[in-house]
Amino acid sequence: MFVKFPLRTACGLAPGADPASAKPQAANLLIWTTTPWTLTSNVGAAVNPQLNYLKVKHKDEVYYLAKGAFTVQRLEEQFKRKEWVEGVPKLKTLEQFFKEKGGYEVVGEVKGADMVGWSYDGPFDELPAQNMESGYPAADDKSKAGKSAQVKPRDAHRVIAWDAVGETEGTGIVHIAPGCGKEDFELGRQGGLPPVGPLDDDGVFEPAFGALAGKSALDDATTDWILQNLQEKGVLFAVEKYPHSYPHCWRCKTELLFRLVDEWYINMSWRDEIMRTVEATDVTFLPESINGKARELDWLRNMGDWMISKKRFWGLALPIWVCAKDSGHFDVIGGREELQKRAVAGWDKVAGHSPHRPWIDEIVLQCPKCGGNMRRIPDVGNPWLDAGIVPFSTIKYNSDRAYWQKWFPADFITESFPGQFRNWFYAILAMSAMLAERAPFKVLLGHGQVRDQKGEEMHKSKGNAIPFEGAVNDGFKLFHEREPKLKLDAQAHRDLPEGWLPGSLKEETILLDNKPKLVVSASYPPMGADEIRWLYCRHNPALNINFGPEPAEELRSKFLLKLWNTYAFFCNYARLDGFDPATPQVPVAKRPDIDRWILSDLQFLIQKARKSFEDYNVMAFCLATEEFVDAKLSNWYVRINRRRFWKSEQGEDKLAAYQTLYTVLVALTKLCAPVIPFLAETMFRNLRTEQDLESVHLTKFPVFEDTLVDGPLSTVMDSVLQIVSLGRAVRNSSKIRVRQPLAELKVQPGSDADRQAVEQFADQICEELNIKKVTLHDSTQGPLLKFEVKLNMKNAGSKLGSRTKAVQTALASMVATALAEKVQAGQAVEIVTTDGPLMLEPADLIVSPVVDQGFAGLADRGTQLLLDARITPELALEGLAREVVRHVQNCRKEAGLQMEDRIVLYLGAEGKLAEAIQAYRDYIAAETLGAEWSDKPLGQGAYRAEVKIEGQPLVIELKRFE
RNA sequence: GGGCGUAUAGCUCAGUUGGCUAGAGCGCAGCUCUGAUAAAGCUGAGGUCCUUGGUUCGAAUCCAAGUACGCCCA
Repeated sequence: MFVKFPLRTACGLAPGADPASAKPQAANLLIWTTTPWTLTSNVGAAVNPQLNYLKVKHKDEVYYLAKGAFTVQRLEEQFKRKEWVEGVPKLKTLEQFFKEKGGYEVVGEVKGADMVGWSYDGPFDELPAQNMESGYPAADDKSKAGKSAQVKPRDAHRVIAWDAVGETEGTGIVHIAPGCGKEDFELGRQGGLPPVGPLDDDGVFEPAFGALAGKSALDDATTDWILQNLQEKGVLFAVEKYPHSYPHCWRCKTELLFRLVDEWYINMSWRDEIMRTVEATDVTFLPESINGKARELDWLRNMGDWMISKKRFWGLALPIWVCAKDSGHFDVIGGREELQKRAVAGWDKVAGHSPHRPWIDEIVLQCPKCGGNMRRIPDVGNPWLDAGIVPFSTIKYNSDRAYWQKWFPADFITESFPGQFRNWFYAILAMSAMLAERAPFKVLLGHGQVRDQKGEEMHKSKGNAIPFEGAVNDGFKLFHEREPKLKLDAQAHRDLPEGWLPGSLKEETILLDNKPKLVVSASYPPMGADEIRWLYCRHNPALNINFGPEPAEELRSKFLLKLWNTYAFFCNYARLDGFDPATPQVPVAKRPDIDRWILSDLQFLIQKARKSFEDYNVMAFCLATEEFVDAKLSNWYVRINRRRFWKSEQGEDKLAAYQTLYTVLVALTKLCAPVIPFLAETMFRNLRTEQDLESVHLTKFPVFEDTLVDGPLSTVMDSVLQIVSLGRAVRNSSKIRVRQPLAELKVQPGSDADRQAVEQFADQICEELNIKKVTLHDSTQGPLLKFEVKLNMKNAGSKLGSRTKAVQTALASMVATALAEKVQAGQAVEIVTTDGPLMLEPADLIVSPVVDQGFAGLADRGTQLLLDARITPELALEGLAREVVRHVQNCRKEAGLQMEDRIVLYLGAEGKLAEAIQAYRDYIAAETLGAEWSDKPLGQGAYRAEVKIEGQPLVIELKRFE
């Protein structure tokens, strides 16, 4: 709405004219507002001193408004972009209003700066509130004395300067109500405008507002009344619908109203003392990367006094009693006993209750200064008061100082950091600086926040929030707004995390903010406390964490299940073999290299774990442990050693394997216990001997044992892993399945460790790659592989264009080996073509080994591999035998046999297959636990299957050997 | 406007005191294994380590400026 503020003198109408003789009511400021109720409390009008203002003559009056505002198309962009409220017409220009009302004439122009100081008649000057000294509510409170201008609001009405006033919104003259807005209040303070606060606790006009008293500011009828009233007074210029944003309660969504209220503060002029406690050398803020100490110091340096009151009912009742006779008399009560002693009435109302509202408000004290009755202020305390006193309230500061001394300061505290540098961290530091003159902690770890798995904030109404109880125990439900055009399934896969329970996916209508909403929803199983702990711990605390079913599933498969499966593998065989952890240890020196290797790497993990935990860097521990369990223990040690556990004969080698794996597993339960206490405990209790402590949480954390470390062995094993990986790549390129044994792999080592690896771990390499032997290439006889170099058309094609042919010709004539070496070293090479020289980057070229028919080659850095992939008749037979074994194993499983069951086996085949079975009879029997061969079908009661191996039929019959 | 950060593969992120041709998971492509089996594994493609300048024998890493984003303050 647009409202006229009539100027009290004819300022500016005729410069130099005698104000007294000028015709009153002839000139107006034109102001604009979206909140009519605030006009009751208008005290000033702000202009931008830099802007030019027009004097627009309309009918018999003159209107002042900003030049730019006169013709500007307001909110044009938003209208074009369709960011608009339905039913609101396009906005008119101010000029249009004047035209429609009967035309206008621009009669002059004045600088904003020259308008400052003009006084005007406010729209509600008749209200009692506008006529009270120092504004409203009345300044009877001495604590307020001197803070507000000592004039009546209606006498203070004038134009003030404000740089923030613009001319794209409104009229370029802003109505200022210091009791109705934050900026207004500040401007009022600076400009000597007393505030008028019109609303009570319920948003209803106070008694001093005449006919408005008792009306709610949020009621449309109130707005109508105001419009009507202004119309009658002749100051309403125009009304329009105007789309704008307005603050709402984040929780209940109702509109918010600005109110001017008194609050209680703690004087913080002693901030330096708090800063000193933060700067102390034994106070650490983690993680280092967010520089919490600097952030906290920045806050302390710039903070104002501490506002501790809150206009609520529930909460810490502030122990401040104020005298009814003189509000300058107040007391802060130090404790329950003092309160009881001072109470002259109402103590009996508190008896049997906590010291909270409403009971404590009954207590009346006597003012020691004037004898008047003192009552508690209605405010409750800021919650950070409670939270800040924790280092004292929870450890008996008041009742047992020696006990408190023992526990204070805390070694470690942690809390999410966004916001906390000025909340909890600040509150505990302030309290503790005052009471103990030091920080209440030695280490503070601030961490990011939990987001959903896409990184978006969790909101119940958005459907992506996961409640703690749901994640840990009960399971939970997620939903997303339904898009009916999409198929249910397609939308779910797009909008909901994978992993929902079968059958739980559905379309349903739920109530959100009491409105029905169509959503797609699904239920998820719980993750469990340990999994959540590990997820959080493995994450960089400086960053927000993306949390949800998919990251949880990922962790399960990459770590938790691997750890559990390794443990289960051990338990299965240890039980069958009757392994006793108390059996005397095979000396480590007498154990195979692979055992000494895993024990050595375990020491490195223990070292890392101790360092990480000491540094509060739990993430480093978790990542190192995942790497150890996955890459070293599960995927290499167990994998490569399975046969040692399977084999039937007992002996030192088997015992060594059990003891080694047992040692590693027990150590792991202890290492992981702080992060996954339940899983670790379950494993430990099953692994422990009678002599061991009952719980993993009672045991000592593992100690790094220097004597078990073998650094060179670890280096060599890294090479073994690398060679096996390359070997798999070279087998892959030969397109021959791993089950088919091959004759030989030649290795040209790229380092001493490579050479050592081949010599020391040939068996493991052969076993992993299913080859008969692995040999070292003698490099004195020249390189193992020859190479060819071709253009990488994907990269070089567009670059070279028409020169491509010439370059190809030039390449063909160059010495491939020399070229390959350079490219493999990552250097650019010069190519001389018939058109002249040019440089090619390594990415422009493809280097590939040239090998004879039946061979496969591969080069990586300095290491070269050549695989003899020719399948001899003997190898072919062995390959067939392995196929047979695989099918028999499948049958065992299908037949429901136990792992340790021995079988009677019949195999029916012809030709090559029969030959292979004959040749590898013992091998097949050993692999499949065959106790007895049968020459003819077993008949009834046996498990039977017919399969084909390389096109040849095979009949398998087997039954349990009794 | 000020303080503190962050920027690495399509996505989410590791990367130690500066050190070989920068890694993982997911996703994608192609496979393998079947005595950990309601599992597991491999190979491949995919990178201007935000930009520019500097220090250095050597920079994702240290310094400076800039750009973008985040939190906080005014």
